[in-house]
Parts: sequence; C-alpha cells; structure tokens
Amino acid sequence: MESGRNTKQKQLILSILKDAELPMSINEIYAKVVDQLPKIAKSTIYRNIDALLSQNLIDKYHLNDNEVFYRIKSDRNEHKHFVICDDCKKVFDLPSCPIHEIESTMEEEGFLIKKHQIQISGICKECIGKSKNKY
Amino acid sequence: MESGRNTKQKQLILSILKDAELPMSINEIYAKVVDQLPKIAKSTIYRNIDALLSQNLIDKYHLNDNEVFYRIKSDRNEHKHFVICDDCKKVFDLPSCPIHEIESTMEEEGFLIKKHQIQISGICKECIGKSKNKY
DNA sequence: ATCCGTGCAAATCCTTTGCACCACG
DNA sequence: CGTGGTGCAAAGGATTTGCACGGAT
Repeated sequence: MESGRNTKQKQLILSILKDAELPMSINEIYAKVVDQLPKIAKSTIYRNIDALLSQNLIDKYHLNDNEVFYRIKSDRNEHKHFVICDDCKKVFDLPSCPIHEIESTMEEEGFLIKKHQIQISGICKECIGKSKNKY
Repeated sequence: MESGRNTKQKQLILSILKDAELPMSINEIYAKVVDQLPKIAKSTIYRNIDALLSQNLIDKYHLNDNEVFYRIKSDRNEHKHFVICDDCKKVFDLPSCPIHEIESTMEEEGFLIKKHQIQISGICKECIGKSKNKY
C-alpha cells in the first residue's frame, strides 16, 4: 500500500474531499484548504490530487465543457455520474449508468473498455423556475 | 443565415473537416491546413472553429482525458458518440447512444437536458493483439 | 539524519486577445 | 472602398517543473 508521507496538507485535502458529496474543482478545493493552511501552494494541491488519483482514492470528472473536478471514491466503490446546470453550474447526481449494456457489445467487437464518462448538461428545475421563458 | 465572409482559410478548414470522418484536434486541423496555406496562424484556426461552432456546422468533443476534437455535422444531423484507444489514440464510432432513455427520466424530474456527451476509452482490438499480456 | 513533500517562482501548454494590414464583397 | 478576417506577438489561465528548505519517518 504505497501512499507516501502523511503530511497535514494531504490529510486536509483528503478530508475536504471526504466531506464533499459532489465533485469539486481545484479552485474549490484550494479555497477550502487555504482557510486552514493559509500558506499552501496550489501546486501542492495538484501534486496531492495526482497522488490520490494514482492511489485510486479519488475519481476525475470533466464537467461544464472541460472543467476538471475530483471526487472521493466511496468505500464500496460506487459507480456514479453527474449532470451540471449550464446556468447556475450546480452539479447533480445522475440516477443510473446507461453504459453497461454498451460495454458488452463493444467487448464482443474486441474493444476492451477501461473507463467511461458521461457528461450531461442543461437547465435545472430551479433555474427554469426563475426565468419563465428563457429556455 | 449569418456566416461571415468566405475566406480561403475558412473554406479550407471546412473542407478538411468535411473530408474527415472522425473528430480532429486543433493540431491535426492545423497540420493539414498549413500544407496548403503555410502562413496561416493557429489563432485563425481557433477563430474559424468558433465561427463554425456557432453556425452549428460542427460539433465539439472531449476525448482522451480532456483533449478537444471537432467534427463536421452531417446533412441529416446524425447523432454520434466516439470511443478512443488509450494506447494508439485511434478514435472509433460508438454503435449507439444510450442516453435517450435517461433523458425522459431526468425531464420528469424537471431537468431540461440541452446536450450530452459520452467518453469511453480503453484498448482497441489491434493494440490488444500487439501486446499479449499488457492489459 | 535522511530524503520526500512543500512553498515559491518560473516555465509550459493551450487558447484568447490587440492591433495594423489585407482582401472579400 | 469599407469593414471584418488575418497574421503576428503578446497576454491569459491552467497546470507542471526546478530548486532550496523544512518536516515526517
């Protein structure tokens, strides 16, 4: 179980991600971390995120047309996808994963799927409510 | 039908995209364009791609962990998704789109889907063949 | 005491922007 | 002709890297 040294920076980043139910961007993580460690460098965030990724403790997501987000993996390694609102940028859970059926088809054709991601965006209920005829 | 001036740069970019069946990156487009217009600036590519996007003539894709690709829209506006090989980076068609079922569920919950994208990556048949036990 | 991880600054990479000039219509 | 598009160079934003120092083991 290779995991490097246990610095307070890494502990803090990990605990912030554990507390977040939804994916966070580097800037969101940084903003939270700075509250408790004002001198931390953003490069430290990047380096620790990389470490956590290769330790398979977090997942990387691309939402909002290319923005990168990170989210802790749960104990039971739950499989999740997300949806973002183009207007308020809030992130929501996708109820289910529609990829698995496709996977078997592709693997019959010899393509070995390693990972997949779904990006859905649109307007959430709340934003639709706020502006009656914009959409 | 707003479409701006018809410069040779824009014509060339569009014709290159028309010839390509699969999504192309900015660099791939640039490499092809430079052959015929050696003095073209990469910023011209970016600006024309933006124009083509807002004219709805091309689609934007994110493949290979965040790389951006563009592809011409067909006459009948076909709906397509792609898959990339992590090893050789070749891009393949996804046989079908598994999102539509999800859409109705989400819209019942009040979320209006504007667009969606799927990213699947893994190892293609050919690359699996080349290295017996790497994967 | 060792040496890995950090903070800081500079370097990179990709994309966007400002501006003078050129060419499409 | 007029003005919108171009090439060039510089600016921007996100991420990575080099390096000396300090803290974790």
